[in-house]
Amino acid sequence: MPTEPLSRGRIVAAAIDLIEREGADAVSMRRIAAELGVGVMSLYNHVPNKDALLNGVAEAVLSAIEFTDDPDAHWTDRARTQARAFRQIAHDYPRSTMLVVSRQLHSTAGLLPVERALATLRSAGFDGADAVRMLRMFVAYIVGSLLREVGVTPTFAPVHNRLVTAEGVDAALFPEVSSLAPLLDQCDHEAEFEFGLELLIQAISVHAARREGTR
Amino acid sequence: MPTEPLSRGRIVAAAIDLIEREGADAVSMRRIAAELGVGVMSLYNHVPNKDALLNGVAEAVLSAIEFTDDPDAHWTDRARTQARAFRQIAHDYPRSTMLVVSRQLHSTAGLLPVERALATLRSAGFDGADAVRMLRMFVAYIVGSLLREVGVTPTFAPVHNRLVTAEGVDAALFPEVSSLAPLLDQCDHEAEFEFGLELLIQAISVHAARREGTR
DNA sequence: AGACTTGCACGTACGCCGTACGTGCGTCAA
DNA sequence: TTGACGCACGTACGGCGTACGTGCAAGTCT
Repeated sequence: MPTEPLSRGRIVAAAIDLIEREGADAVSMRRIAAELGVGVMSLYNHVPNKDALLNGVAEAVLSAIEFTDDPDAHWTDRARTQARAFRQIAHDYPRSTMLVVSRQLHSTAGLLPVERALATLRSAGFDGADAVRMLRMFVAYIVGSLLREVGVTPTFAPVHNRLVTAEGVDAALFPEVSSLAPLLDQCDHEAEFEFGLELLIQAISVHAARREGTR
Repeated sequence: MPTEPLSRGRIVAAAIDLIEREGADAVSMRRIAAELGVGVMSLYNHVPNKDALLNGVAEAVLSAIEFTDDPDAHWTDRARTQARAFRQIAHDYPRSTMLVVSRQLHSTAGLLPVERALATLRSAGFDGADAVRMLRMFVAYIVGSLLREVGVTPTFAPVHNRLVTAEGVDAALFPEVSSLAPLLDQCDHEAEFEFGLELLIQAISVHAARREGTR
């Protein structure tokens, strides 16, 4: 059996697989090579170094997301669709999400979502400067939300291991936290995301309307 | 000269110093020990392992932030003050910021800002569930903003190394990106942060007002 | 005072890591 | 046929986190 020849694509795919199965910490050149049944140094014939490989992973994940966009829809719906497409990353590649958001990709894969978002915001009537501002705000919110969802950033579970409410200490120092503990340690990520998304869209709608009015 | 005895505090301080001087990648137990002029294994008499040490760094940075809070001020001002205090981290400890936001701290240092934020939101009239929602939205926005500011997440500089606008390729594929390039690769972090912050506060103000009205 | 415990600095060693470098084999061009 | 080239691979180096053992100083108990 002529085992399929090694290639950048196969290496990246193996890396993604490994990350999703065992987490980003499990990724090492040796481990990936073993996964593919090849020698470690063979990888370097297709990838210059580990960092470039991880960029490849980020690009591949980003490219796998379907950024459908209907230019005729109302801009609010386009914004919702694009934001949700991005959030899809957290669902489909949860353990790779951190990698995707923390590497700036100057490639086509990285620029395409930016292009789409800017086009949408321009269609909403924002001038260039405002479109960029809005984009940055959305991105900040989305990135922050994804990191919470994949567990990088806290959901705010105030140590649900006993004694937090049992001991009086905590309740005295942190009355709000301890009384809201049940709400804090459960989190419907989709609902939270949608809630903030709607709030943002509504907020910039009125921003747009006021701008329109004073013109 | 009786060199000051080793302690958890001195180790954490040395780690923070090292991170801010040379970046998070430069941090190793060996490096920190060298910085302190002690043997590597001596560190383990005061810190169980590297992970715990990094948690200590996150806690220390968080504790260094002054979360002043005037309970009598209008809740919108309190929210602004608290958000800005958090952003201060990106100014004072830029290279440690990622560490702070990516580790959930169940200690006093970690819970205090949460407690303050919840108290503020409750004072704005939100019930528990809404306060938690609002908190999560703010945190997502703030975390996303800080990561952009410290360069973890992209500002969206579309490769200002030549050819992006010189070659026709890019301009054809990404008309918005290339035409807005000058705006995309400069970013006044403070202005951007304040812009989004005001938008959020305004948005949840109307949210609160509507809730009040329908009661 | 002497014996004993305890705390802490430190050296050595093991198994990981990324990757520089050299070697050998298969294929294709001249 | 011969040469060059692409690519898989082994070896080796320096750095990492940390388990483990050793030795010394200070404190405690009899």
